[in-house]
Amino acid sequence: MEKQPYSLHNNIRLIRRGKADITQEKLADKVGCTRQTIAALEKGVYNPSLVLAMRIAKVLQVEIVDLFKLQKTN
Amino acid sequence: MEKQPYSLHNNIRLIRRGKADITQEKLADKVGCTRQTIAALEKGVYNPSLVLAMRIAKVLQVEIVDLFKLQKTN
DNA sequence: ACATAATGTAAGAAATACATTACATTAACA
DNA sequence: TGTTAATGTAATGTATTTCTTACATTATGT
Repeated sequence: MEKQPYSLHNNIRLIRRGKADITQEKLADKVGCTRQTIAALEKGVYNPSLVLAMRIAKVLQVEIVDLFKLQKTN
Repeated sequence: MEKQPYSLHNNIRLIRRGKADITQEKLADKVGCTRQTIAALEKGVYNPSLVLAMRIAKVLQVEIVDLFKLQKTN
């Protein structure tokens, strides 16, 4: 995988605080990862594994497509 | 992320050979990864990054949800 | 103002994705 | 049958994800 030409946007925070209304920690628990991982993802620090992304989508009850958007950067 | 309780199934090969009708190498080229990575994914060797999964789905013109399925193993 | 919950963030270790190189096996086809 | 294309697969290295631990900052509520 190339490093540059694709950036990933997500609205985890939006949905977590909106319809889900849970804390980072609670989300992390339900998903089975750490709070720091959730925080980093919300911040867009990295490109999660597919399984992690799917589990987050499931917990938040949204489609993965609605949670993450891929965009070309050039 | 835990190692055990979720396994990932995919039908990359099915779709690649079916409606897409391209080789592993061609798919890899279009996606921007190596042939070995495609081969490993088809074999289910690992859990791809979300971006890689999305790009494969895009090239194969399917929804990511139709390409990969998550299943609990216990 | 104080206590506690929620979040930000960073350093280092551990795990694992992905690339590279290389060679072997199988499929397709002249 | 021989040649090439397609695929299998392994070893090793690099990059990146994720966890762990830890502490700081900000929000919330009394």
